[in-house]
Amino acid sequence: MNSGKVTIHDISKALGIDSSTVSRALNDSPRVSKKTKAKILAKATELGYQRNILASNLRTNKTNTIGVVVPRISRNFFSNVIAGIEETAYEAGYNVLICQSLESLEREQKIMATLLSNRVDGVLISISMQTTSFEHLKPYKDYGSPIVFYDRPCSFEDCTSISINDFEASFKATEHLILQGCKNIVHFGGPQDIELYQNRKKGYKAALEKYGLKYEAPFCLISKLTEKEGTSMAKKVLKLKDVDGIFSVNDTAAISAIQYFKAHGVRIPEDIAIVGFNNDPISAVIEPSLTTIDQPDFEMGKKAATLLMHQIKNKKSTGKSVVLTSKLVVRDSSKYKINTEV
Amino acid sequence: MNSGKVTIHDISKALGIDSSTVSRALNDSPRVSKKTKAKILAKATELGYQRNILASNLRTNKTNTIGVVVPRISRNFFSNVIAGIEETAYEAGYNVLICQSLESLEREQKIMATLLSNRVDGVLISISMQTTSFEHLKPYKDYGSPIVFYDRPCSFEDCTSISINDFEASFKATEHLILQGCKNIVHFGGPQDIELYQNRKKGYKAALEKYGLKYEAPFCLISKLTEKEGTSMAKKVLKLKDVDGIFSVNDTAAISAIQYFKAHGVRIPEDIAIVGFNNDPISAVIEPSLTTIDQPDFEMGKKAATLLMHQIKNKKSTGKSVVLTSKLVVRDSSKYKINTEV
DNA sequence: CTGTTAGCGCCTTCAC
DNA sequence: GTGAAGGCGCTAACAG
Repeated sequence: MNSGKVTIHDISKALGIDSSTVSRALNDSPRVSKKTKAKILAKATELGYQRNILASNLRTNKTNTIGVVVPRISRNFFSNVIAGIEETAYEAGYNVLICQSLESLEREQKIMATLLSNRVDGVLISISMQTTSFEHLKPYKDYGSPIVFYDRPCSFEDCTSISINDFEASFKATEHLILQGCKNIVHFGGPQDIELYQNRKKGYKAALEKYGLKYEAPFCLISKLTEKEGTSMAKKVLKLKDVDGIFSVNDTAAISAIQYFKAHGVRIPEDIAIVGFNNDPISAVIEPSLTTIDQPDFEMGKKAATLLMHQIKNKKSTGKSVVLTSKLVVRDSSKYKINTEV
Repeated sequence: MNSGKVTIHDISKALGIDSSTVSRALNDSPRVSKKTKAKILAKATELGYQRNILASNLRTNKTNTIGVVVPRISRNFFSNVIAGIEETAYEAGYNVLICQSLESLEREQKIMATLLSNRVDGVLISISMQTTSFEHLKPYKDYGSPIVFYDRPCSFEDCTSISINDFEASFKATEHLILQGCKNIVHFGGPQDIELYQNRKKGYKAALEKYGLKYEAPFCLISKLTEKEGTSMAKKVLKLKDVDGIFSVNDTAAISAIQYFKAHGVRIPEDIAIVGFNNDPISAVIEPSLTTIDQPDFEMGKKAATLLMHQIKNKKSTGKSVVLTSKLVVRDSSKYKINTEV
């Protein structure tokens, strides 16, 4: 079987019909009679014809492929984003070319050159932490193809960004605790030179304010949110007066705090209610009752891919930014099941 | 700037050198003098030339792209495998086209057709759990391109498989416990209709045998390894006599058992030493001292990509299977750090 | 070393 | 509706 090596010319010869008609039929053009179309399609499957997309791409200058630049594929958040991208792209008949920048600008530059060379129809990118200038995106953009930023927004030309509203998520998390009756809520915050963590702290403060609770500096514990620091923050919490709620912007710290609390007879959530930001599936295993902020990773992937493909079709970017909302998830531990499959 | 739209003909005209020479120079052919090569390269960068890989691909019938079929990208194990593939491919100048089968045969079939159409130079595949026949791989193979199976081995034509030696890993895990001085070792096993879990149980038995310990059925607890079952297995363990070690083929079950033990005053690892199979990063958070079997996911990706690219170059498959070895990781809790970055 | 020539497989005007 | 002809951009014989 010459599968894969059959061309439209083979079909053309076998049927005595010109190759241009075969091409039209294969593309389901309305300018071919149903009869010949049927004949051609039949012959094509008979011969095991597979369109050579390379040739088609060259001719049409389209690849039906989108490029995805991701800092690190194995980070849970990003692998979920990619899953969303892949699903959406797949449904629309697009291929996905995935590249990891590993947070390196140099790699990102090379990747953009590759993506341009490969003439991918559009690019979804989460810029590396090293990236401050966008020179390397220019050639691709100038070529006329759209770029959409996801998770890490950028104002570059008229490109669309899609990100998560951290302020709002934190606000809701804190509000949730307040509505549960908490009056003295501690905040486990991250490094304040990172915008993300700033926003999360702001959301915490805003919620307190809305409900007439006073923000007190000693209740705001800033750290790098490691496991160790989670424990030491838990210790501090026990020294503070009447703490009945904690909003942690990171699960890891929340987890070790929970473990410390449990070891010291503090009941969760009866004595202290906790809300954590869900970065990975860890929290649910440790404390199924833990309320978390689930980031819309998969949804972000879907949305980003949809936007990009839209721009590819319409050949223009809106420049508008899209902001997604995180969900507050109150888990029902009786229903919760862990996926044990390997 | 017409970046991306400059062709070798533009360079050719600007310099009065034939386009074929330009092509040769750009490909660093030794058959072009250094002088002209330099001239051409200079002009190329001046004009912002970017090779049109589509045209090149069509001409050479090579795409420098490998296809990766993966059941689900967001599963920790697979995302690490992909990271390994990506790294190796990237270094060798290959692109990676990633497709998820989502454990569906139908999707897998479509994917293989797409990969053939796209003329990817080779395919790395972990077949879906629905896949029992391999008809859909035939056209691609017949076209002359190599397929390498990873993680889920297959005997299909002369294709290479690369997988993990579960028997050996389990043997080592159990042996580790024995060498620590454990005499009564319980096994938390998975469903015995799955080969993987069979092999893990066999490894456990073989290690006991080697060291003259008797295998006793009540010490072999088989379940689906959910969190709940981990707890109930822990209960059973406490009813058994003198248990001083547990080999769990899954972290999740081990974790909930550990939590149960801790809540009941059993010290880990002093009273009961535990070894778990590391499916995800959960275990390290909960019990940093937990010894685990780390599956060589990243390494598997690297190896698989290397093998495939080798076969692409040499245009033939060895048909040999490659078996990787898992590592026994004894963690030093004092050194262990959690990645807290979001 | 460099130029000539001829496609890779497909799509798309332009005629008829 | 269908056929004829040309070319997307690059590369690879074959000459010289």
